[in-house]
Amino acid sequence: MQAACSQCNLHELCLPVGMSIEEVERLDALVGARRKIRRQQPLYRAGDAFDAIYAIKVGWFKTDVLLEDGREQVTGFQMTGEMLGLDGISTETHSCNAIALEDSEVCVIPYNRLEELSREIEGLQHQFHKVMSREIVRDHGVMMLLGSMRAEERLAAFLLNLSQRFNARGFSPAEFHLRMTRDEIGSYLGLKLETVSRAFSRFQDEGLVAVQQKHIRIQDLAGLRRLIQQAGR
Amino acid sequence: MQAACSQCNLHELCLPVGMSIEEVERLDALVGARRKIRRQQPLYRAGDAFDAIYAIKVGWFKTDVLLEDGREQVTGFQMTGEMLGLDGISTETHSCNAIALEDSEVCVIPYNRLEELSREIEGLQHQFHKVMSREIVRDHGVMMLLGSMRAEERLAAFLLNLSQRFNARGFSPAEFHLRMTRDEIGSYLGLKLETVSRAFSRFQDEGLVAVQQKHIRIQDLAGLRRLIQQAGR
DNA sequence: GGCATGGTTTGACGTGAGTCAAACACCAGG
DNA sequence: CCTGGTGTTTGACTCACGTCAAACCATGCC
Repeated sequence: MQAACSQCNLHELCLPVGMSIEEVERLDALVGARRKIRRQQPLYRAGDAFDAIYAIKVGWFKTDVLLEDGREQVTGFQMTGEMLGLDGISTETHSCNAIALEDSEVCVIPYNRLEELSREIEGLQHQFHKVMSREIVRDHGVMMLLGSMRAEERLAAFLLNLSQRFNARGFSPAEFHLRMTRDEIGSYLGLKLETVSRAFSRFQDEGLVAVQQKHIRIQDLAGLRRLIQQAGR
Repeated sequence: MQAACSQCNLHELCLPVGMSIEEVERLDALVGARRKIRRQQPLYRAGDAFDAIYAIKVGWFKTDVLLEDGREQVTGFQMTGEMLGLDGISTETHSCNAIALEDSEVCVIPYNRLEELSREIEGLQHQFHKVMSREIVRDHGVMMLLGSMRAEERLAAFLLNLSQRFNARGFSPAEFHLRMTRDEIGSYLGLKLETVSRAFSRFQDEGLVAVQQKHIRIQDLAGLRRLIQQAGR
């Protein structure tokens, strides 16, 4: 199963942003194969040797870090068009686990060949740097969440973030399915699953969001936004 | 005041890692000038146009993100040999503030020229990618801190991290001066300054650390490490 | 169709960290 | 040497979120 960026409808989000047609065709040659990952299976694990980064073609992943005593911290949820594996560049070993939240498919981008090609194609180099920088900025946002916001603010920010990402992919920004459990959301937001559940119930009561298990319908986007602006602890 | 990587004793930490002497000399030409920043002054602010990244030659910085309502989240403390400004690449606008914690000096690395040169020098490209990736991995560690650890564990991890970074620069890993206030530490760790202060006092009582204002002497490194391994909330 | 199973919701209660407030320590400047 | 300002410590009290436990609800398998 051969990947082909030039045929892929994720142009606008993925690595080929800003590249010419000819350049994207050179990228095709580089992006070796696609790989299918079944739900709950790892794409890579902390400690694995690093040799490629991955672009999500279909599906959802979570990345997490485990402490020796078993505590898990989910560091991100990744969807179509987003990149995985950047953590491995620094030490040539992956530092987190990437687990599929549903049956998924990724494009495998051998890292040394990516470096090679991005020395030749300015647009590729630039876009790759942007992707890494975007990840850093995203992480700072999560720190803000974890360090300075209260439980309901965190959940509101989380929902707004998902909404915006669905929207960018042409899906409804107001209605979507969560692929992760309350526990995983809690881990990401630094909360217990019960607190996440209670916050959902509260949003429901206040008419901000209609929640039915994993199905979410945002009813008052502005209300959610307002929730975040207010002073916290 | 001209920078010169080839004369600089930060070889081992900074961008020139892994480059040949000739290559480092080419880097000299690129790294324009040094810039002095006085204590409490910004190197850049959120919203500033991005056109360069910075390597810290001497001094200390903090980076922070501000919410509209005035809440501050410190996203990092940077010391000699570390890089600032990577957040700006993604949108060509800085997304956080970088403030000097003491009178400091940075090397200014014009970004477009860095991209240019790193297309020519493989070692520079690779090292630059590593620096960005390392930042991502660091951020994941902070998320772990903020999301899954208790107050004392956070402070212990913070001290151990400083210790290790001082050590890497040839300073004592056991005795050092903090450049930041309790409030700034608290913001970074997602705690209030009072909580930070109490945790310091507790460490002192338990003989883990001798604290005298900003002067820190770590007396029981293993004890601090042990503190982190234990199950949290 | 019934019955595990894994995930979710809700309630009652406990606690770690936040809040508020006062006292204290360390400079820097006059 | 005193004085004002900024940062730190400590105590008493509060509260948001965690913990524990029970009930509930979808889903898939026998």
